[in-house]
Amino acid sequence: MQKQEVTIYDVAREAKVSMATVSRVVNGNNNVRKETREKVLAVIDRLHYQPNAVAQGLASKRTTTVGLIVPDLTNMHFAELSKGIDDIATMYKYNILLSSVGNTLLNEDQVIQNLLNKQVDGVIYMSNLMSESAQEIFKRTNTPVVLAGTADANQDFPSVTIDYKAAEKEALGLLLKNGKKNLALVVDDGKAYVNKNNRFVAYKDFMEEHNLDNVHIYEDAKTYEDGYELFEKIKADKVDGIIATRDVTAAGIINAAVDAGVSIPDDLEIISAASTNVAKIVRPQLTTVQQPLYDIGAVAMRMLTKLMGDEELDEAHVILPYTLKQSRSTK
Amino acid sequence: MQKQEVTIYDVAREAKVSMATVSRVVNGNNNVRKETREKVLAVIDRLHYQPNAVAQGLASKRTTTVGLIVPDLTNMHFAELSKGIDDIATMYKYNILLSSVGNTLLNEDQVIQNLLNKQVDGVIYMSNLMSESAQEIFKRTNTPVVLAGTADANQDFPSVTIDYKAAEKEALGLLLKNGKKNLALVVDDGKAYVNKNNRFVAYKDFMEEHNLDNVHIYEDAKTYEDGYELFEKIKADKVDGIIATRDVTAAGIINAAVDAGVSIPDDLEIISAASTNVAKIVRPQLTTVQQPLYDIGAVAMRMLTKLMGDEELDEAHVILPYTLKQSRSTK
DNA sequence: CAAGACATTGCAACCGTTTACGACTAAAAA
DNA sequence: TTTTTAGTCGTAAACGGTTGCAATGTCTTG
Repeated sequence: MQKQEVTIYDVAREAKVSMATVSRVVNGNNNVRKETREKVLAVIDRLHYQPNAVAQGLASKRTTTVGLIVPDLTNMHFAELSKGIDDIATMYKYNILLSSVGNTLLNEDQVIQNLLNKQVDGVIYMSNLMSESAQEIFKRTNTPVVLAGTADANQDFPSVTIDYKAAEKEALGLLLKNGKKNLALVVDDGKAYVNKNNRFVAYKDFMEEHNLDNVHIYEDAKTYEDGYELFEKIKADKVDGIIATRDVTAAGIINAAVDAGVSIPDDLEIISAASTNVAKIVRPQLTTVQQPLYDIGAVAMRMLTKLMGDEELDEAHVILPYTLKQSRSTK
Repeated sequence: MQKQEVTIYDVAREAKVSMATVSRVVNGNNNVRKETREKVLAVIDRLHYQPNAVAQGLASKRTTTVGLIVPDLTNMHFAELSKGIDDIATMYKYNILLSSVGNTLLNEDQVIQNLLNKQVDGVIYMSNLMSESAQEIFKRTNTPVVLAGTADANQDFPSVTIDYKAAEKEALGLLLKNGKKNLALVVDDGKAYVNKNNRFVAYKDFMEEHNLDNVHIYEDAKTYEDGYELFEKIKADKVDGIIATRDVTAAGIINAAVDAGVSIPDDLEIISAASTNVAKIVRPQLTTVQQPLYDIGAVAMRMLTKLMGDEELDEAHVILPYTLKQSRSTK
């Protein structure tokens, strides 16, 4: 990269003012006379001056950039969250520095450290269980973090979620009400926080409360194919009711069941979390727990803007409502 | 943000060397004696020193950050492209500064300018037709740009794509071979480069070459619902063969057709571009044109790294292979 | 032993801004 | 008229690094 074409110096010289004054008009500081402002603006316009955000960042110690930590953008769940985040971020004039943490090329700590080295003003974290070391890193810096669609074990960090336990229990309740007794849980990632501390617990609680002892938990079912193949086991285990964390996985199970001549919802009912329109496309259509993903992202980002502006948060842990949307994969 | 805890000065003082030397060891410059390096590294370790990337960026005029211009991350097409880009970017130690250009809050020019102000070392552009003004902006700066999955009218910028025209003609050829004569084109965005300069042209060429005069182009069919509703018109127009740009739209059409008792592929055949696993989920399964989206993104990013390293490009316009994958929505 | 050659280090300018602080001016108050 | 006061503006020191250049030291080599 060659020397920047036009700097604040050039503008100052041309406008016959000091660079401090130029800086003031660029930043909308109103300690500047109207005529001076106009004169400077005219020069800025004529020279096509654009401030160097890196220099601004160094001098002001604010980069107007937030880091986004996401496991996998091709997972619609995170894509939707990201969209909510992005919209609010641009609304508040922040840019997003993206960090996928899905591939194991870099470990999460390095990724986070890298983001902090780039001096982001804040971070939105929507990965899975946050490691101890990651928590340490965030606590050492005073860079604000908010968790979107997840939480940390101690609730040390602000977060926005839905009530995962309640949602799951409600879904399980529907299956039970419909006469299903051999209920199974299909999760994408056994180590994910929300799964581990909410889904598993809710499921086990529910089974215990209703004296159901046929516990079936299938882990690491992430893809459509995983779901399709999983059906074999499900059938062998005589499962008749399923809660799945991903709708594509659920679609795989449904298609496998249909292909095998199993009747849904008569012989097998299934409920998943809706993140894509797969739930609408698969036949029979999926009964889903609808999370307001976009809103979760948007609210999280809004909270972050407050923290970055040194404002207080009304609530550190926001819980948004979900809805159980019944369709054809349950009675 | 408060004053940075530990700077290169602190390290220099503690290690009893100049900051120049510290800088050298941090940057892996080998003009430094082994013992000195180790001494400095020890101090860095002890003090938990982390370089301030913003200061580095200002001094070195390289930010190791690339801008990503994308219409909509929740569109799997772009999500897959982004993944390829992201993987290669992290491989070469670049960060990604994300810019969605889908919402009309900001216009594209502003978004691009903003990216350039942040001094990105390069840009990957995968939006639609690039405006004249956008091209101007890129040409004014010497920031390299490469287009992923799209191109500009004059091929002024490096790009990586598939041969959209050939793909479309091959798909249309299959429909024709299967005896379908009333062929329609369903596109998401009529103004998108690939549609405007490739799909429309290929379609019209094909129709002309085969003396088919029943031209049907349906624009702005982006979602599943759009597809579902579009079926009415398709039926009224007596269309019996469809090329759709999005698989979700195609899925909508298929489900509407099935719901209406229309037999696929007997009465209606349909081919779409696969970007999600919707193509596999919908029944009958979709025949698709498979684009190597991940690879397009990866290759584009690799090209960008070369440009940012002042290397020459072997080819400025890379064309990757596609495959027509036949399934149940065609005979 | 003198003199290049080379490896190692420090000096200091520079990157393009922001922002205390103080100086200056003109208007308002005394 | 003199003193405050408030509004404008410029000076210069940061911000935390990189890097060309010169200085120094160490080795060869003739």
